[in-house]
Amino acid sequence: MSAMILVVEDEPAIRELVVLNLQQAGHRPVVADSAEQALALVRESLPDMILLDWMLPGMSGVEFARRLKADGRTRDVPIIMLTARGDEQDKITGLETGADDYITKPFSPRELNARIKAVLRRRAPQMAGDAVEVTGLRLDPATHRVTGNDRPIELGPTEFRLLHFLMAHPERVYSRAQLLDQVWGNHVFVEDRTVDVHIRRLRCALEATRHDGLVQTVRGSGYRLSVHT
Amino acid sequence: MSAMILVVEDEPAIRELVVLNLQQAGHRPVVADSAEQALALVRESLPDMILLDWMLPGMSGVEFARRLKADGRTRDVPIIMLTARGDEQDKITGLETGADDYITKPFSPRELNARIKAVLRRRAPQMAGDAVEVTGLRLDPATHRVTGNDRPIELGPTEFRLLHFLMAHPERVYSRAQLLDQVWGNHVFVEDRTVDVHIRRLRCALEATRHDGLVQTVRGSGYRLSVHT
DNA sequence: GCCAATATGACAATTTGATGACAAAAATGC
DNA sequence: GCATTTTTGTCATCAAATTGTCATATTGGC
Repeated sequence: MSAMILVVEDEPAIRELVVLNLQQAGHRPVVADSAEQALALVRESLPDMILLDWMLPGMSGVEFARRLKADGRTRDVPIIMLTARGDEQDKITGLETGADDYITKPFSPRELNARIKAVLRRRAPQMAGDAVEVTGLRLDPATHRVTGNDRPIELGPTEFRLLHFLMAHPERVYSRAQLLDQVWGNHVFVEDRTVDVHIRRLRCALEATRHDGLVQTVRGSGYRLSVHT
Repeated sequence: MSAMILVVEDEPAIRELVVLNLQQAGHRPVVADSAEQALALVRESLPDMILLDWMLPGMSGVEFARRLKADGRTRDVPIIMLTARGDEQDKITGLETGADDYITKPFSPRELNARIKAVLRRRAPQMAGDAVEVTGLRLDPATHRVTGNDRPIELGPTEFRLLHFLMAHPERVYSRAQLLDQVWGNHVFVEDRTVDVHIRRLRCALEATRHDGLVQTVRGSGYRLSVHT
């Protein structure tokens, strides 16, 4: 949970509505009332998701989305578009442009939350708040608990986030730089080698239940969580 | 228990019926015979739930609900709509507008109570009025009493609400910010660290019956009530 | 064996939570 | 209304856990 979500919406009433709802759901909303302002914010720091009104004064939502999709840095940020009811053409254009989902106004908070969670699950599993399990190793973000074959495992905050990320994206190699971005945050200044140390601490903790083998070193590339040898 | 429930219904007979039933169940009913009057009442003070007749003279129930959902202050108030039997379109419109549940007239008092309780449980478990118990620690909202292994425990108002919330949502971690929102109210300006102090006071009180271990610190994340070590 | 990459253990700085004290504010009793 | 008692929020301080970095050992590939 706790995803940073950028809300681009010019109508103050709806904006506040959405913001309150997001906070309630445990996310961190950031607002912009125009595509221009949104672009500036995105340049500062990447959100985990964007809720985008399709009808905006100035630069339209379509154009804004197109720019995001054209930039490699922002290409992968999921977009949910907010459209007026029945505006079929918008939906088509939107999905073609690369939006991940759309919601027609007026929408219920429940529906909004459901779609956000669905998109997060697809695009950024570690933010969806679901428990993950791999061969007896289980991590539950809601209770903040880790167990190996049902025996509790103690982890420091960083090791917890690191394991969470790796378990949410198993079988894939991540460079130290990528891990720093994903687990530490994309604006910190930390040595690459620091990742090694935390990997070691993580392995240490997992050793108790023989799950340390899951965290594998890929020489020259980085680390990977894998069930295979 | 003791939720303040706004009943919006133009037919006096049904209104009285519902009111009596609500009182019987321990709630505090407030009545309005039109959406306009209801809006005025809501402006005064927020009810915990609204029972809304879908067929109203003047402003319709749909429109009334829509307005409530459009205002951040009233957005989260659960709505149960009362519809005539078989009016399927109403149900659909109603649920889309954000109603939490519906009941078709005529309904039995039992059914009404059941649905009210269900919605309260879903939306604000600590308002449902059920006593909660965890390993000998018992909190009863109805009598406003806390006991540990049947020995009475004294708590200040804030500690009571805090424990109530935690017991209503066991095993889950809540950040200090979330606890402030849920226990203090989402509009107060209080230091995050204040939560620490109240947690400590709560633990102090629970110490007498060895239940202080239930309130656990999750370093870097927040607090949790859990039966596990 | 050599080289580069990674693992490891130790360490100091920083962060985080616990605790006791205190004054303001609210509730209560008279 | 006024005095007394509770409750509340904040702070300063202490103890403990976490974190990033480094120096050094180990490993794997060639």
